[in-house]
This record gives sequence, structure tokens and C-alpha cells, in this order.
Amino acid sequence: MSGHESAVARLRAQGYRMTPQRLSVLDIVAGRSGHIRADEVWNQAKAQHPYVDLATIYRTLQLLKRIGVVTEVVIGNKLHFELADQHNRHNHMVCSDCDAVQTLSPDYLAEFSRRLEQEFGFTPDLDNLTIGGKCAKCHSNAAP
Amino acid sequence: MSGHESAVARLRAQGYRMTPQRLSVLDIVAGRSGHIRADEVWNQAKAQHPYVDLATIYRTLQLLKRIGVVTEVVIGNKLHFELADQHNRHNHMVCSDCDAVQTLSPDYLAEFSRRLEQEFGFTPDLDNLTIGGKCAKCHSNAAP
DNA sequence: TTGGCTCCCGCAAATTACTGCAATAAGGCC
DNA sequence: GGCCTTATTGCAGTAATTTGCGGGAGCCAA
Repeated sequence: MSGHESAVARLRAQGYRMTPQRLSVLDIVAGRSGHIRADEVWNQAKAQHPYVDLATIYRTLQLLKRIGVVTEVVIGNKLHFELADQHNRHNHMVCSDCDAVQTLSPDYLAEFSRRLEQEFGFTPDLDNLTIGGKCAKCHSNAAP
Repeated sequence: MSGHESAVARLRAQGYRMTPQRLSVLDIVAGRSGHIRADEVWNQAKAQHPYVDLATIYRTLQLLKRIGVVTEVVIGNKLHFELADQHNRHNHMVCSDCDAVQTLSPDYLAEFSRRLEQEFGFTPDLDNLTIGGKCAKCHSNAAP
């Protein structure tokens, strides 16, 4: 229950300020076990702090993503966010038919990532990588 | 130079109709060797057919993507499209700092893809997969 | 050719995400 | 504690993409 301290510390360390709005966003994202949409964060934030603006939510989420506190998951055409837990890193597989989300150990991508870095000097941002495709269920439903 | 016939056939086969607007979009995407933005397609389409609507362009591109005629590349926060050439498949690596695009042989992802399918029954949509990250150049520029 | 069932288009408005700017407040310094 | 610098907020506006709707057009069948 407290990525908070380390997140606050990380903000401070990079010269960012801690504000009630940012603390709210952090609380809300941390309080949710899975991923959460920007507008859900907004609705919950308004309960604590009635005048927060949606723009602030977006800016805060982008900031938290930039410093590695949260990760971004694209589901359908909406952005979702979740707390970046260093001890439980994972990627997401999202079904383009039913929007179901499965998590995936980054081990599956380790070799791929290593080669990109080695052969191209390109460092993939795996923390925010979402794999689109078709899940087993939709696959069999579609069979004629 | 003619993914056209097969594309038309593929539309027909799935019950879609061929219209001048769709033909224009197809021509334009096929005429460009690399990827092209939706608004560029629109501008070129207007030259041939003055009253096409941007919504039609978007709908058509999504349709062509769905039936596998074009692939989608996310660059910055804009969607790009390119003709899906079965003989020259490739993925894209996009730098999140400078938006530079490098192409990548799908061979790099083959093993990864195979495992997802085998272990989870999940079929990744690799044709439309774009890898975000930091290119070699921006990597060294950022070094202190 | 003609009839007719649908799909498709253009238009407008909605959704989602992001940005510029002036006012405000966080955090360090004394 | 009070002041000062500057990051941050709220507001309003913009950009990119998607969706709802009603009229219009494509394609099959007869």
C-alpha cells in the first residue's frame, strides 16, 4: 500500500512539487488494483477536491508516466493507467474484439528487447507496451 | 503496382461495396511508398473528388485495416497508414523523443508471437504493432 | 432495366486527449 | 513566519478521431 512515499520522493528528487491534486491522482491510481481510465480518475478526484480540472488529471498522469510511477495501457481507443509495481512488472495483451485484457510476464519480451538494443541501439519502452490481437475466446467464436 | 484488384476482390468477398471514395483512398495509400497520415490522404482525395469528408477517410482507412489491406502505424499522437505488402512485411520502431521511424523485420517477433499463440491461444496483431522507445541518436544526445 | 434491400456518404456533433496563458500556491531562504 | 521564485492549476480553446443520422447510391435478382 505505499508506492506513495517512493513516488513522492521521486517527484521531489526531480524538482517536481507535491500538490493535493497530484496526491489525489496518486491515491486513486494506487487504490485501484487494476487499470483505470482518465475519466474515472477525474470522477474520483472530484469527490476529494471538487475543482480539479480534467486537464490537470491528464497532465498529472503523463507526468507520473514520464517518471515511471504509472504505466499506460491502451484499451480500445481509451488510455488506461496503473501503478508501476517494480516487483510485479507485466505487459498487457488486449483483444481487439472484446477488449479483454490479459497480463503477460516481461520475460516473454526480454530476448526481443535485448536484440533491439544490441543490434539497433533502440531501447524499447516495454513498460508501456500493449500487444493487440485476438484472444482465444474470440478466436473460437469467430470460427465458422 | 496493383494491390488494387486483390483489395477490391477482398472487399467484395466480405460483402463490402466499392465506391469512388474507397478507390481514391486505396490509390493514394498505394501510391505512397511509405506511410501517410489520415489528413494527407484527405487532402489528396479532395483533389480527385472535392466533396469527400474526413470522416469517410477515417472510416475507409479503418475498414481497409480491418480487412488487412493497409496497416496502421502510430507516430507521435497521429495515425499513419501504409499498404500491407505481403512480400515486404515489417514492423516499426518509433522514437518517442524525435518521432524517427525505423523498420524492423517481423522475424524479430516470430518467436515471441509463436509463444503467445501456443501458451495463451492469443494471436497478436503483429502487422499493426508499433514499438515505442528511444532511438540510438536521442539516447546519446540525452547522455549528461 | 427496374425494384429494392442495405450499405455508404456527408454533415454535424461528440469524445478523448492535449496546450497556451494568466492567476495561484509550493518549497526554499532568510 | 514571511517573502520570492517558479512550477502548477483552472480555464478556455484546439487537435485528432469517432459516432449518429437521414438521404443517396451500389449491387443482386428478376
